[in-house]
Amino acid sequence: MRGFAGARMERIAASAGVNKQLLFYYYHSKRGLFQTVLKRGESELETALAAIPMASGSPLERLRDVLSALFEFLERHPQLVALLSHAERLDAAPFASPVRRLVVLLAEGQGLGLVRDDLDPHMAAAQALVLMLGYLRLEPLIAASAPPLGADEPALRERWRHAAVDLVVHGVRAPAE
Amino acid sequence: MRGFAGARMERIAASAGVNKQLLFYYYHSKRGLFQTVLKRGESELETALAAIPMASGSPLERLRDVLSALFEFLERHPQLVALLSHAERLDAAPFASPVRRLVVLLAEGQGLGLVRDDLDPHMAAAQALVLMLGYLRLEPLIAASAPPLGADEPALRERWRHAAVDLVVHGVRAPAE
DNA sequence: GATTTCCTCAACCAATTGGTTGAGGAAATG
DNA sequence: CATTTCCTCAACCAATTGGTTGAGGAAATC
Repeated sequence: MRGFAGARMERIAASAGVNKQLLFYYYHSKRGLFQTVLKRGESELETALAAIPMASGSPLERLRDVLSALFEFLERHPQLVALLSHAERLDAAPFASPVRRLVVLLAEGQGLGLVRDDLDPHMAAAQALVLMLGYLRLEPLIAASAPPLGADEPALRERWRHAAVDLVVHGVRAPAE
Repeated sequence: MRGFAGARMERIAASAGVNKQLLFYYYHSKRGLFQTVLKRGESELETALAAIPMASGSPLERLRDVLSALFEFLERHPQLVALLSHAERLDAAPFASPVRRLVVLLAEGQGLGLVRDDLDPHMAAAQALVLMLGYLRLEPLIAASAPPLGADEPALRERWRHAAVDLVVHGVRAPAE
């Protein structure tokens, strides 16, 4: 909304319980502060995502688990997602590892004939991520589009997660013959 | 990136081939200019989306067509999407009509047994939209996550559209018995 | 040809804001 | 107790920028 130029050093300082000069003392400039914060946010996100536990079971079951864990993590760190996506820094770096895991799972599923052969694992993995990320970025739109549940936000998130995981799993699954 | 506060009236004027004073003459203030532009963008998007042609065929075929048309439209108007989503104005208004159409198609498909019964049409419709919108917002991430195709952007979009439509159609389809 | 409409040029103003400077307090640390 | 480290307070500055004013040119309209 307000962007970098709209951010006020004094407001940041006040909100941090310190004074403006301290920010300049530590970060030298507004840009310096933001670069530091973004860098920290990126690595925070990256390590947390790398820590999503390895699931067990068939590739499709593990796909379920990874997707659920991914969504739950993003859900628990909305500021991080907002910060990084607002900064247009949502490049490969922070999400590379979970996407790679999804790609591997999908390819493995293809090898076992569980996943459609005409599917590009890279595309599907990126789309799964978009589905998870999309909720946080477009919540108002979603709430307005969905039934009266609009107000009950936590339940809506649950439903979104569930439906998104289902959509992906059904969407990649090889059709029964 | 730079946000409202980062926008410069003189830069806007220069880029429009006029001078600063003219902007103030017509829009009275910076806020006024932005409100006008946003309002115009919203209605532009809305009417264009409402004009997506009614397809024919089975609900799933029509779903394909509507999704493709939706993505192609969004693709052709990236500035609009960027503007509205940057302004956090992506609420119900502009996207209500296409989402509603998707909901109707999905419900119809459920009635015919073509679409999974355990699926909430509202959720699935919103998720389909997110999948289409997501590309434009997350292109760098996607390009970086996908195979060497990263550089060849138009082809990547084609592939994304195709894969996304496939994912949705397969994802909502009732499993063959 | 007169007038209205639309637009430009140039100069200007007040407020905001990133960033600085320097003196000094408080709490560790030695 | 002395000193270093960390932080605050207060005042200040230069640059930017939204917004204004007023005189005037050019083209349409009458």
